[in-house]
Formats: sequence, C-alpha cells, structure tokens
Amino acid sequence: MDPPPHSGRRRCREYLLALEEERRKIQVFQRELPLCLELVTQTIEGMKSRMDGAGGSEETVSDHGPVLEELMPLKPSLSVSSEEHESSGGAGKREEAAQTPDWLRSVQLWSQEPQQRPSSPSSPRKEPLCKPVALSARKAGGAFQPFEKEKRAEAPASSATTAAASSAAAVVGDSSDDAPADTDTRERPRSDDKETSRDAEDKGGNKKDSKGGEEGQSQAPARKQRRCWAPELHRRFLQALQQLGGSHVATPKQIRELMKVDGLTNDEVKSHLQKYRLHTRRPNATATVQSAGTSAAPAPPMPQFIVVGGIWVPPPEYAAAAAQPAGGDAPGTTTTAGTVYAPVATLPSGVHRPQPRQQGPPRQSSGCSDAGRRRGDASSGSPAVSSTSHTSSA
DNA sequence: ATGCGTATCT
DNA sequence: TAGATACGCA
Repeated sequence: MDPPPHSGRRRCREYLLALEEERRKIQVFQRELPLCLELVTQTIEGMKSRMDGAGGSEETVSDHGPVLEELMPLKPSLSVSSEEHESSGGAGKREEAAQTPDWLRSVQLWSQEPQQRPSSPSSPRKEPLCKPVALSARKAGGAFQPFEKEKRAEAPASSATTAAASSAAAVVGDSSDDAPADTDTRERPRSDDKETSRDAEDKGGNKKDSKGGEEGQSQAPARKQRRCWAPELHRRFLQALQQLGGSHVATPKQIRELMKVDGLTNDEVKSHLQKYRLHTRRPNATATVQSAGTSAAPAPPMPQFIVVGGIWVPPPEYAAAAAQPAGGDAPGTTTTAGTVYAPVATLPSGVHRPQPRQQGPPRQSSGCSDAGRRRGDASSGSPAVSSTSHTSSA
C-alpha cells in the first residue's frame, strides 16, 4: 500500500504535521514519557532541516527516519550481538562465557520474576547442587528416602503449629547438607539429650488413659494424635536403623530406644518402620503387582542384595549406611556415634546385636537369633548364609 | 504376657 | 500418603 512514489515532499509535510501534533499530545506526559517526547522532537527537527536543505530529492523519507536508528539500535544489536561471538564451530564449549553468555539470557526467559540476578557471572549460585551421593536417584520417594537427605520442602515458617517441623527444619534445614561424608559436624546444638523434635509429646498423655474427659465420653477412644515424623525425627530414625543394621533387622523397640526420643511409642516406630520398609523396597515394581502366575518373571527382579560384612542388606540401605558416616549426633553417648555403622559392616553372623547398650534387657539375646524374627525376612530364601564371606550376588 | 509383622482403616 | 489401629503369631 502506499505505492505512490510521487509527491514525496507532500507526504513529508503531512507526516511532519502529524508528528508535531503527536508531540503536542505527548507533551502532556512529558514527565512520564520524556524520551518519547525527545524522540519525536528530534525527528521533527531532523525532518525540517532535511526538507529545507535537501529540497525535494529525497522522496523516501521513510517513516522511520534515520534518527530512530541512531537513537535506538535495537534490531541490529540483537542480531549482531547474539552472533557476535565468533566461530560457533570448533570449540563448541561456551568457555567461561566471558560475559554473561546466552545461558543467562535464556534464564531470564524462563523466570520473568523480578529477581536480582547476580551480576557477576562468577557466582552462579548454588542451589540445585546434586549431591555426589551415590544413592540412586529414585523419583520422589516421599519421606521415606533410604537415607540421603530429607527433602527439605519446608514450608514457610509461618505455620506456628508443628513447631517440631520448624525446629527440625531449622536444624536440618541446612542446605542439603551432608550427605556423603566429610564434615558431619552434626548440628545438634540442642544441648539436652532430650531430643529436639519435641512437640507432640505432650499430648502423649492421651495414650490409653481414658481419663481425658474431653468430650465427656470416656468411651471415646480418641485416636492418638497423628505423630508427625518431622525430618529431624526421621533422621534419628534412620540413624538408629543404621546402627541396628538395617531396616529389616531392626526392631521397633530397639529403634525406639536408640532414638531416645521420649514420647515416642513402640507402635509409632513400628508403624513408621512398616512404611519405611514398604517404601524402601524397590520402588521399581510399579507395574501390576499381581504377577500372579505365569508371568515368567518379566522383570529383572533385582534381588540384588549386597553383603555387608555378614548381613544382607538391600542396596538402598547399604548406600545409606555407607553414605552416613557417623550420626555425629551423639549428644552424650559417645559410644554409639563412635562406631555407628561399623557394626553394620562387621556383623559376623548377623546374630549379634552390636548394641553397646548397657541396660541390655535379656531379651532373646544369645542363641535366639531367630526367635525374634521368625519370618524369613532378610535371609529367607537362601539357606546359604552361614559363611561370612559371601561375595556372591544372586 | 510381650513384642513383632502385617493388614486394614482413616 | 502417612500414620493409627486391629489382628495373629511366637
């Protein structure tokens, strides 16, 4: 449209008039659009001078005068600068990206939020740092990760309730902290042995004593308050588990005692243990569990058990044990911390409880290795578990 | 009689 | 889902 090659001058004049009118309009907004005003003004000036001097030779004044280009070299810069950095071939690597390379630009694309980007490219920021942990990266396992680090999906601290969670978060919240080893410097500042994660205990009173009297219905067996396994609590749980040699050989009572969390009941631990076992079992078998018959073992059952010392432990646990050196917590009891997983790795016949526990309730200690766990459990199918040095992996 | 494991419920 | 409870067993 607008093909008329003739009457360039005239059109110029019209355009100029239009510009001037426009300028008047935006003059009102001088404060808001100072640059805009300036632009228009300059354009007008430019056009005027050009028309004056050059006569009418320039037919194509073009809508966007050269002025604009001078002032804002948008397009050119965009295309040029992006390719600016030399040869794309060869190196292939982005080098250190001397100056905020494209990746940064891309980033901005993704997040349009007003976040002050660290202008200095040297400190990219460490957030999703993957732990070198060898743990298999299983998809969200929920709260029952074998060990590694609890997912800290902490919510805002606004939730006044669940103080435990907050405290735990504060303590553990750390930063994806320790996983591998090294500086465990467990943050267990909490002086008293009385563990942190104290929160719901109180209501422990409503256990079985029906006296509560709340409702008047003495009969109402109000269900126990749900125990919230805060990360910290779970951490202790796992730690105890390790000390006991794995989730399959650990017993609720032992765990509870090891955790030293008052208010914690056997049942709670038992329940948690159950879930834990469920979740730590290969999360792999998502498919129809009903392999009822004939399925001919389609799946690589991955019955792989790793022999640690004398006991068989499923991979995840082994990893956990290996990953977590020493609980480091050891508020007062040095014994436990000192050895921690050592026993795990050296159980001779898987019969002994390394527990240095002093009070040792006689329980079915010696001899009844099997008394407690009659179920096949860990070493059921394979009768050959006698020898300690089994390096096989069926 | 206690403790454990599992199934089931909420 | 996660935790609590019910049930059976040794």
